[in-house]
Amino acid sequence: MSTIRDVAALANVSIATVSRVINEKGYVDVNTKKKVMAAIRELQYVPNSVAQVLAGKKLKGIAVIMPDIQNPFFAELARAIEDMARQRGFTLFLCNSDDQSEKEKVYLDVLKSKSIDGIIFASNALAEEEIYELQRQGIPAVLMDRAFINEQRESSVSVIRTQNRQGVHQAIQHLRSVGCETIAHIYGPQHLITAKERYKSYIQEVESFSWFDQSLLEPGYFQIEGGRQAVRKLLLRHPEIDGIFAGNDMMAIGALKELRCMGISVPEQVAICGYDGIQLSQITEPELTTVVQPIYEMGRLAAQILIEKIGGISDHEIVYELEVKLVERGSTKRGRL
Amino acid sequence: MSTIRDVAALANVSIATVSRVINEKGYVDVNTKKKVMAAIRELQYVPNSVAQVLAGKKLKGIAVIMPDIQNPFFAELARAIEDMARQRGFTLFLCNSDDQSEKEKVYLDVLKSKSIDGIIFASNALAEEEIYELQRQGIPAVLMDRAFINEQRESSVSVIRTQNRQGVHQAIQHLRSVGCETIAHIYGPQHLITAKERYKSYIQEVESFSWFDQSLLEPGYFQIEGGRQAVRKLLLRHPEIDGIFAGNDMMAIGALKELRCMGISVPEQVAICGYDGIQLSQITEPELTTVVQPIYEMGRLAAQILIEKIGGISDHEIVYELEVKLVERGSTKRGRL
DNA sequence: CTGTTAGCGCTTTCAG
DNA sequence: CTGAAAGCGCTAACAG
Repeated sequence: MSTIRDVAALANVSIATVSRVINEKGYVDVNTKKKVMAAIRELQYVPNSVAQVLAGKKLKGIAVIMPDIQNPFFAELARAIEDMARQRGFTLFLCNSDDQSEKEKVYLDVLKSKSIDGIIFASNALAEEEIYELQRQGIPAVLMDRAFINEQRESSVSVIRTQNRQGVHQAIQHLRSVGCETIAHIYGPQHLITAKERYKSYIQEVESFSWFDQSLLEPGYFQIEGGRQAVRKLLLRHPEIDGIFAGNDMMAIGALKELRCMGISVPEQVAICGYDGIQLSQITEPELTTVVQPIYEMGRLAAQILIEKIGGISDHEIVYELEVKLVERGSTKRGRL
Repeated sequence: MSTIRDVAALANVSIATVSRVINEKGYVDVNTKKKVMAAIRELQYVPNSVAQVLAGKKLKGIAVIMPDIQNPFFAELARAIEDMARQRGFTLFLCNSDDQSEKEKVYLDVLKSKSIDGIIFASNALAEEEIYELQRQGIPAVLMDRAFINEQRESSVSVIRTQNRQGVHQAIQHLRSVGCETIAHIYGPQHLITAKERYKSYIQEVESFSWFDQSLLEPGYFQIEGGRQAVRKLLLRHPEIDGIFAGNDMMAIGALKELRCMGISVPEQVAICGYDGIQLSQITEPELTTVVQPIYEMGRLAAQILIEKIGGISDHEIVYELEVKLVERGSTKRGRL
């Protein structure tokens, strides 16, 4: 690996001049510039990013902290973030936290020590306080699916979320429109704002109905297996259930699978509606009706906002709320009333 | 952020001493060590990794270049690599190349300039020459699913692969044992060694049968959609097909889906066997019989070997060939002959 | 327009 | 056992 000094020597100029042409900063004579460029090419010189960072430049690296890359939702998110990052010349550091704050803290220290320029939190374990601490240290962050930010703060943490309230509304309306009279809800971990919002919205939507009862709620941990177990418990308690609204697609897929194993037909006996719109929702049998979130778009946007903040372009806290859309598929396809 | 100088000042020692206690190198008096530790704690000092690297230490960062993190196979692989990396104090850089050598080259330059310590190639676009070039520059690499290495070379590129030959053998034997008499093969992109090996092995397994014909082969691009289209074409040409061996699970899932849409029952009319053992293979209906590869194990092993090389522990090229195992599930479950 | 020089924060001899 | 000092490769004033 050749250094800036080698280039300078070969081009017969000082290292400062070489630095100038590399960074396109300050005036450089056209001819000396040519000489330098030629030397750079000849030596196949690539600036050492580590040295550049130490000397004050940005690393051009962002990190995303997420629960688990194996979850299709996060895989798509990661892909979107990575695409946008690369497009802007940034590198992506991947961190799987399993939603454990301990792991997140370790990551944070590592990331800071490596001069990461910004972080996207798609995981919810970390306390808000820690995120503000980051801001204080000059490391911008973007949060996915967090609550609205405390308005007293003046730091700039942007949030990207989707319209959970509306999504749930559509889901429940849809299930009712296909004739469901007793709709249960399989919910996700309540420390996740998305799970909680969907949970609350579900209750708001159905509490006025005579059939509603708290026992129509069952946790499914946002996992396939959790969905399976939840369905079994629900039907044991309420054989009359004819509609299920799951807080995410993974649980809906588990529910679907379990119903099949129990010999209950979907959608004829029980209709199912999921939430997220992951690709998997299209390969089940029947295909899954679900509230589709613009996952890729969320990732792109997160990366874009973060990079703009790093570049100092944007500096105000914004909450972006993206739209969701119900997509009807086989799991609820039965004659409307 | 406090620096080593702040710590030194607070502890009333020189920065060299602080450096010694941080790195646990050289002799330091027990008491001065305590003082330094106290200062470090008080200042919440964390060494700046960038400066450490510039001064000669390793970054403790590895990268994995893969086609697409959204592919469940690679998601699991990435997760395994990340887990092992974190365990050893390494950070993971994620690179999605879409199997395009152009993107890979760009990544390589970036990674080099950032002093990455090692790279895992789970993508196949890059020419072998480029990988040896890396070795020459002192950057160790581990390859996943590549062919055996050219033996004339003396560089140390380890390879991790699985027993494709045996896996295909088991798959075909199994399909035959459940009564399949005309077995088609949906294959993956032939520039991928795994796809090619499975393709060849399939032919070896069946070419002696009277029913065999080249037209029982159809590409599916390792994708769900490809699998769907392949099935349609195959059955148009050969309505007598009663068994399908897909080169990976994604294509098998697509095939399964398409057969359902065509009203053909699985496994009664057509039995299907996939390859990989991704988690998805368990949520289809019926569940997918597949040749299971130890994906997580492959990832762990890759990371482990790479990290050992970086640490200078291992220095010889090895080809690790992991075992595969056929797992029988619903998609082939019908009375044995 | 170009060169000199002082760091960035840390590791590592080399003397004490 | 500990400190002084020389870089690692590059950027950014500051002089010319």
